[in-house]
Amino acid sequence: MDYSYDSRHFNSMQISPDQGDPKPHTPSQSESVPLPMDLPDTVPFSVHDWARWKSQPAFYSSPRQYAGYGSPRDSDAEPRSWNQLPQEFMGEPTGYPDQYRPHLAIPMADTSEALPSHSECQCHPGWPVMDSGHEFKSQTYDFATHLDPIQPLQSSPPSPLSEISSYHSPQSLAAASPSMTAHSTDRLSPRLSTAEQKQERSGHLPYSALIYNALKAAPGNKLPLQGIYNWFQENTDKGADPSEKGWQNSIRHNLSMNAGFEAVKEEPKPGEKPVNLWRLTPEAIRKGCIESTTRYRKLQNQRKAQYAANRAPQRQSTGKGNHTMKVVKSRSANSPHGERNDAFHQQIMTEEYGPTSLPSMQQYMQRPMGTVVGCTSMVPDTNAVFLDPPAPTFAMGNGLPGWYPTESGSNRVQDQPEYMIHGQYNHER
DNA sequence: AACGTTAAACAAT
DNA sequence: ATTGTTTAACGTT
Repeated sequence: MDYSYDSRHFNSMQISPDQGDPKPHTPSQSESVPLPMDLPDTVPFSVHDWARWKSQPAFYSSPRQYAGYGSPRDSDAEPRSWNQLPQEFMGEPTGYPDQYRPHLAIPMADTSEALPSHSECQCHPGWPVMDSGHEFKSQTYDFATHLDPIQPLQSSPPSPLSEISSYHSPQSLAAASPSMTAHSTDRLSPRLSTAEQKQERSGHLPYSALIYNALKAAPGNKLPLQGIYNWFQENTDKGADPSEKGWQNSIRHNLSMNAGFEAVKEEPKPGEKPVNLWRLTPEAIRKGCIESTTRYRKLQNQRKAQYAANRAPQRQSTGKGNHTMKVVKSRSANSPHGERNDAFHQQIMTEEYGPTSLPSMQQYMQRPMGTVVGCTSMVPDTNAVFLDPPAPTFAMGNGLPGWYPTESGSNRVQDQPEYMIHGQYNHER
């Protein structure tokens, strides 16, 4: 069984007679942007990749080289949540640059990234890993600036919104790169329903890995929250029930809690409403992996031993709601973020972030996990900050196994949990 | 014990 | 209402 998001998979999805895609794709002119012909056969990130990534480091590249998947069925007539984005985010329908035209930008951007360069993944020394095509210079980084030039649209598409919604679809890939269909060998059974395929492809990956996939495939490795939602709806079995909002909550939770993701504000035009995007940090891109979202508990446990005592509660119940009793459990002593009161971090806040209109604590807590690496200010036009932890106080990890590489790289564990290998993780209850 | 998920409180917009 | 942050709790491994 193979869960790969595979270009061949998408190609065969397109050509399979039982695919049941109700809206056959009609390649638009804009999709005829030439693609490099040497796309690896298997590029994206999958459950199986995770397993192999752990078990066969010698000849498997880290899951950073995923290009070639996005919305498997979004087509021209089916704009989804992208069209909820403000126009300034989507860009002028006929103008450019528009870094959010994924079908134009992604294949080239990520393909170039997929070219081997024989570097090593920091998470897994010795393992071949593809260098990021992105450069992070002078403490600033803007993935979009490293994308290949975006060509203006040659003619009006059926709908400008469809340009967005056809987000890097496999159809567009196939249309743009016919050679990719030459040796189509679907690694997913075509007998599976679309929902089943989604489930197989992503159902066993944790949220953080799925978000990583979504962002990794996105132009500039960034998406608005709605775009992430949309990706989940298109590529996972989550969100099948539109009335169910828990998965969205989980996504937001993961975005907030995982240091591999960071929020960035973009202001397309002066004076207009800024757009919040979620982006992979350079660290995450460079390593091609995402650390455990719940690793803050490590810090929590560490600090339990260090700081036994009395800190003021950071949040108390206001008395609203039905579960006011849930709160008060003296968690201040166990707070994973006690270090924010340290002088060192006070310094960071004042010197690096500086005064802003946003609450400084909220800004700082954007990366609450101690190690501030690859953070960028929420304030536009402000240089990003890259700090290394100066003291073991901020070291991540506790030496215990985990399937995510650790940020420091010193605690990496090559074991693959059974539930990741066999997809047995079951959180139903 | 660590992890991923889910629910929820809460704040900001 | 949406977005983002944080904590708590639960089930699984």
